[in-house]
Amino acid sequence: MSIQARRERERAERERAIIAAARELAEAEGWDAVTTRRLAAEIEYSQPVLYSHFKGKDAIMAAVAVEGSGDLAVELAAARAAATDPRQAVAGIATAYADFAERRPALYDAIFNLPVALSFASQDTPVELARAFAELAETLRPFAGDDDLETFTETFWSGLHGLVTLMRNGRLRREEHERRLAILVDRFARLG
Amino acid sequence: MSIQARRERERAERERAIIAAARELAEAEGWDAVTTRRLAAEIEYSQPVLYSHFKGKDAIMAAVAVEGSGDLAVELAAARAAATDPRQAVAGIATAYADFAERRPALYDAIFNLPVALSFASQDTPVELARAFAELAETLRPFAGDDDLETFTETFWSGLHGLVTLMRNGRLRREEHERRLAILVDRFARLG
DNA sequence: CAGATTGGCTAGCGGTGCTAGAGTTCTGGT
DNA sequence: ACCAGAACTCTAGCACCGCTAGCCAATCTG
Repeated sequence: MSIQARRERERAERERAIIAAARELAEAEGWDAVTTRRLAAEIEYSQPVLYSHFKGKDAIMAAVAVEGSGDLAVELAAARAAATDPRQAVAGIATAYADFAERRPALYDAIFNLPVALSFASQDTPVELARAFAELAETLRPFAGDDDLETFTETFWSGLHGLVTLMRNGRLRREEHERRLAILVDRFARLG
Repeated sequence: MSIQARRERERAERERAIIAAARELAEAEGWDAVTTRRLAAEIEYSQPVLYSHFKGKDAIMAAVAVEGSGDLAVELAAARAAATDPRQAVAGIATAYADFAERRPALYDAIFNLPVALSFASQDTPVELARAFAELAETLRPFAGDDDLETFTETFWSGLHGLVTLMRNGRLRREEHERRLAILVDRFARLG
């Protein structure tokens, strides 16, 4: 039994190594630099080993995305906890969200942009993602008014997502970033 | 002279054919299906010919994006013209925008999502894009309040962009789409 | 008509994600 | 203790990608 246990342990260890390598490579050089060959070299195994852990490159990226959304959830929670009043909480969480996207573009891409099979708003949504979304929802609760909280949160979140993605692709004037964030917050964090 | 004129005409013709082929292929099967080999076969020339017209595949996609943004501008203008009052104009243009993204996902991607060297908000922005943005800005003008109109428009536009991209990537519940649009419009098209 | 220029072609380079099949190591029953 | 079979990892290669060097034929120039 013990031998089998060790095997499984080593296997799990290797799987973690793959995800870590993919994440580090992506954060350092972008997803284009994450090829199965480089990944295999990084973990010091041959390419086909990757496919014994993941169905394909997409699955590896999805695993990184799940891990990354945990980080996002933590940062959003911290921002919410640090806030003193409801309106400022919205401003704070919006800033935290934008900062995360700016600071870890590759991770953000994996979570939200890449056409990766990450299911959202369904039963099998990773708990990390659900937590991140819940942080947003709780922060917005005082301002949802008559609107359904989940739908309201989705809309605000879309605003944030649009801001960070369009800016990163050079579609928005960078110097106006804070002002745009302020406008978005102002429009969503008001009563009535 | 006339011979040279014919040559240039034929060359321009071929360039148009390349763009048209790329667009059709992308709309029919997605950008992944648009390879230089298929494109060359479509126009019945060899691959290197593409590179005598465009610097690379990105440049072809950028050309398609410019063309597509002309279409978008037209549709947005029509929606604005059809509106009866300012608030309804915002709702109408938002719907038109979302419809465009839904109906022509590949075109929308080329314009806004793909990391293509399309410059925005700068001197050399294609006029088509500037027109599309101007339609949005004019529609929003009555509601900008104290905010700078351009910045305000960018923020609203980001909201739209976030809604359509997140939904298309399966990150939002499709059945709530209209409600989210309504919330966004409601939050931006109000006075005071 | 000879030579230079143009323009399109074939062929190929170095890369991608992924996989078939061989070879090695380990496991468990006799 | 042995050996058949299972489990695992590797090498090698497939089909494709964007892109380009270098050849060859047609055209233009003097």
